[in-house]
Amino acid sequence: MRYTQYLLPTLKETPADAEVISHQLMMRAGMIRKVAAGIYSYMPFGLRSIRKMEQIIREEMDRAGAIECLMPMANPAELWQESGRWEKYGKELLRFKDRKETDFCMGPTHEEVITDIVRNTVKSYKQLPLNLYQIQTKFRDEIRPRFGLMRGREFIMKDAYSFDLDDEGADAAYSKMYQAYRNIFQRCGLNFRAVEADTGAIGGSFSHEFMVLAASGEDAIVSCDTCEYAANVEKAELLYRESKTPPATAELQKVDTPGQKTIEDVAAFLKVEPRQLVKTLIIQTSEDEVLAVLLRGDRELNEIKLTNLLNVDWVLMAEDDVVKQTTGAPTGFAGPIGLKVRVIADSEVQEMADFVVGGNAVDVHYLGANLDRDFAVGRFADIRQAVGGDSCPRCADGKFESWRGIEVGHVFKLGTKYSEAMNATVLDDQGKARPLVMGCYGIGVGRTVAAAIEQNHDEYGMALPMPLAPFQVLVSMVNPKDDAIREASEQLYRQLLDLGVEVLLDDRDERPGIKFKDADLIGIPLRVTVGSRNLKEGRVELKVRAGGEMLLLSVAEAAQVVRQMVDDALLFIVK
RNA sequence: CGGAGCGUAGCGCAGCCUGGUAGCGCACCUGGUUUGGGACCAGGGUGUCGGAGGUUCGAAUCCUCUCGCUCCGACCA
Repeated sequence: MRYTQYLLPTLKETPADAEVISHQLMMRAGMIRKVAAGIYSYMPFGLRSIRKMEQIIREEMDRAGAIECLMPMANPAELWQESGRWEKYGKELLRFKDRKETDFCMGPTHEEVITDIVRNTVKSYKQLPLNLYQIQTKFRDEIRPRFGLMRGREFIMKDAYSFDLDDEGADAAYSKMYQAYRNIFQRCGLNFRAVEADTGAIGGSFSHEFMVLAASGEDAIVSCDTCEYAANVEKAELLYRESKTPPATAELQKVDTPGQKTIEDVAAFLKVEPRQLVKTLIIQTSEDEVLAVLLRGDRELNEIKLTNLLNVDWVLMAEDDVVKQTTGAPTGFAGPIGLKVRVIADSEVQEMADFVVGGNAVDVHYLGANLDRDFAVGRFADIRQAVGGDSCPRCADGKFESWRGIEVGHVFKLGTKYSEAMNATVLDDQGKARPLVMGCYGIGVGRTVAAAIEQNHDEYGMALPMPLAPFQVLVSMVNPKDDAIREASEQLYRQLLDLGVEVLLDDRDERPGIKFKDADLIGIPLRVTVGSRNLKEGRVELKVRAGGEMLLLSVAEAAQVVRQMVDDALLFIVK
């Protein structure tokens, strides 16, 4: 491709509304343009990366035995009413009517449509296992789209659905997908973790999220430094240590703590560490219960763990007036001593003695509080948020490391939720109808490309890994008005095309500075510079965008060397 | 949806408080010089000042309503 015949509108300045690096760089490098909130056009240069991502997905899905199909964006309400999600999905589901006033929605995911297809076409266990996938544009009317392609309303997603006769089959399908996902993200050259995830509202049996590690990630994850265990902090289990409470050595002592409400305030005021405090959170549940939750002062409550423990729909921090009613004091002074409500403590609290707690009265705390002697705890459980440094629950001496992650993929064992709701059954070898056991598997295509940029950039621009880069090599003719330069560049360009290398020839009549700045910005992995400085000796300069290595090559050998380097870069990542 | 903020040229912004000719930088077009890290000279045009209503002799500026967008919280690929 010749630059002068291409559309690659680079921006010198960062658009004001782009917050994260990938969004900024994709805008500046002319990969995407915004059409409306969370809705983008893929410009030619960006689309090339998207297509490469799709192709990698396609190859690995096919290799794992999945079959590609394509379902419609417009879904009839009928199917969604059948699964019950027409009512449940909420405003994220973009609904509309056709000219006959029939209800439709834009598909945010396709369990309904695929289940409908399968129930109508698959009748026998002999047709199983089956795994169908598509790469398609989804629409979710997100409350708050942001970060460019990272969280759009309209976005390209690969979604796959597996159908099996029984749980064992479904588990096998799941692990195939798990492995396919590992291959996909590995081939993209991404640094990622597959983490155990909460199954949330869908309620399936298990689930993994694939997280690309990046500082801008919206999810917090932990991974063991010794074994394979990794999990979203929402889910991360903590080692339950059966431990004896140490003996009390201090007297319970009431102290004035005027105006000291937060853990930090109280700790500083009393000249103790936050870990010597026990904080008391007053919690309300969906079952209308009010209870107290105890955590070591420096720890955070994991609301999902608590929700699961209590087997309720939701929990939340109590409103100020409920706190006042329960403890007799305004928020900030709650403590377990003398409380009338149920008390649940994080297991870690069991190991504490002589700690500080709130006094259930304005400006009052207790020093030297102790379990049993001063108050009773109904139950100890793992209810706190995992953090870096915590012990791994799966191996003897591993410790957690903490990361920020971007969720690029999710594999989910669905079970029979949809097949039962929509009556999708097959006959087994006994001639008996059995509901299909399903799994679903998603990858955010644009989000993965964005995540790759988050992970591969520097102050000058992006440096996408070879497998995702829009072009493999940029040939930059420093001065197109110089005949020798032009001829050498054209020759090299043709040779590269003949060798099947994806090459962009910068044949613009621009000053070298502009060409080099643009080259760094758009970050094509290899750059060949043809300029008078080296051409005098019959040489061109080959520069690697990501590492910065540079070598001088003769004009004659350059194309072959580039071909080889491209192959190496693609192979290295496949391993 | 709750809170905060922004809409002025393709992009980045000033002007608004205190009403009176719509501006700056970049980009763009023409000509010339220049050609290894975002050049220089000369010339050029670019706008429903987000929209609607109101106040006023006069509104980008003041008032009301509206639409759009961005950021912070609960959802998710």
